[in-house]
Amino acid sequence: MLDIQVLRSDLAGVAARLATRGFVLDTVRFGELETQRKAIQVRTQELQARRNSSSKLIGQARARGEDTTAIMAEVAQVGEELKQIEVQLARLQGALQEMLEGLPNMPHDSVPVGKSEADNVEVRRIGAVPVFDFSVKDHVELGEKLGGLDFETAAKISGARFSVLKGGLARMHRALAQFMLDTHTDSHGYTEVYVPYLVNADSMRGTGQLPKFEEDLFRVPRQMGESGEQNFYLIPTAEVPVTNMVRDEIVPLEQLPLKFVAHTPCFRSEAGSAGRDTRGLIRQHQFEKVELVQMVHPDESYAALAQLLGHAEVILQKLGLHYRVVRLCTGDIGFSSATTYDIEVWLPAQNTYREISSCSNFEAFQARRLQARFRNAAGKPELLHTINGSGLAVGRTLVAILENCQQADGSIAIPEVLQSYMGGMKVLRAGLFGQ
RNA sequence: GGAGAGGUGGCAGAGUGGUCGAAUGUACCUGACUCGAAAUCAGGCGUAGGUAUAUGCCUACCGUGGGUUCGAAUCCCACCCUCUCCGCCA
Repeated sequence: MLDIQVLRSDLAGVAARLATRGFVLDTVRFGELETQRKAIQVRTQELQARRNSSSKLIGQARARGEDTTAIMAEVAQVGEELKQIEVQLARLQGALQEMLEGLPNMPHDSVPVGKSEADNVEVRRIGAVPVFDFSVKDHVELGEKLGGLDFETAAKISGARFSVLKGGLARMHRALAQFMLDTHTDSHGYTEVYVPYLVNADSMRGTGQLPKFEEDLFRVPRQMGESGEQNFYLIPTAEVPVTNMVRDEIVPLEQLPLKFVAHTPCFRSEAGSAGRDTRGLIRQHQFEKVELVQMVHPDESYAALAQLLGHAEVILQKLGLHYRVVRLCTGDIGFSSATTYDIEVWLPAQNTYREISSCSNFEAFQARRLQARFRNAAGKPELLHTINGSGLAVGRTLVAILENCQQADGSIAIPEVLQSYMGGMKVLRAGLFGQ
């Protein structure tokens, strides 16, 4: 959520910056709502002040044993008007809030201006495109031939966009998550957390998934009390529960930065992506991800983002996978983000780079919704900056290993750093399951 | 699932219809004392918003949402959460 003070003081400036990301801010409507709000709020507060002082007078007069019918009649009238005007005020503030919650974050000044993915800027390439002296297979063919990847059974159990992993592949999937967690906790200073996968609407609102992106989520209805219904939502990323740990908190300055890593499943409805990436593990309703989340001092957030990006890159480097880092342009960054770097891993069968991590600085955008603050040097509460990134998406990393580490006979050379997590196994072959 | 207790400022903890935005303690800040510190003493110290610049004035906030009332932290209703005991359970 943007700071309404900034909209009030520099509406044109905000509109101009949002325009770079293709968002049209309705400045006329905002201006109208603000003018009305101002008038109604001033009137409301006047009436409230009158009611308060008159009520005090009644109390004092009663204490002296005087008659209060005249003044009570007058206050009753004030009360009548208040009742009506308060409804108006609530409606106006609701409309403003709704408008505010619908505004995306302002891109940082350094973000390249562009319309779409095509305008993203490549920052660096690490490693080299692997060369094969045989024709490469894609991960689906490799996985199925190994006997470890089964989409038909998954479709029977659940439907499209689910998968069943078996044997060595299932184990490698688990090994990857363990390896990532260990690296981030042992070498990068993150605290591992285990968090709920079902969260309430407040948490989804806090990180920006609600109210705008409800169709992307799986909602789990839940009966509360006699008649009330309150929803749970399946998390689309660990960012949601982990970032919400600091909702409504004031973190002591000396505890910053907070650095958390969580391995969780992620659930996405993929509404609107029908037909995209239907083959294989790339786009699933349920997938695993190791997520890095930091809550930092505003002065430190861009340095912290650079570090976090590096932490994610280390995983690919240790696995020996070729990748590139891309800076998303204004037209491609996510709703809540001020700056985003994507890490894209090389997939030989697709002959292209595919996103495997997305690292963003949200500045105070999430913190403002969350009321996530720290006590600054002056002792005053101040909004934190939140940053996060995948470190990495486990399923897509598995895809990358299958395709990049494949051998002519269809076996997979297991990256050295994973071997200890797989009982010393060096090669994944058909028929070796149960190991 | 059953029974009970409770949710108030950073923390602890008073407060059952009017001068309560809230006692008191503690933490924190400033000053005095001191070579310095501790102790002691004095003062200050919530958040958000409005107005617009006035060391000003005003509003809202005592788990959440409704209600009663001229007036609600306080009374009524619903819900949420925490704790204790019993039952069930991985």
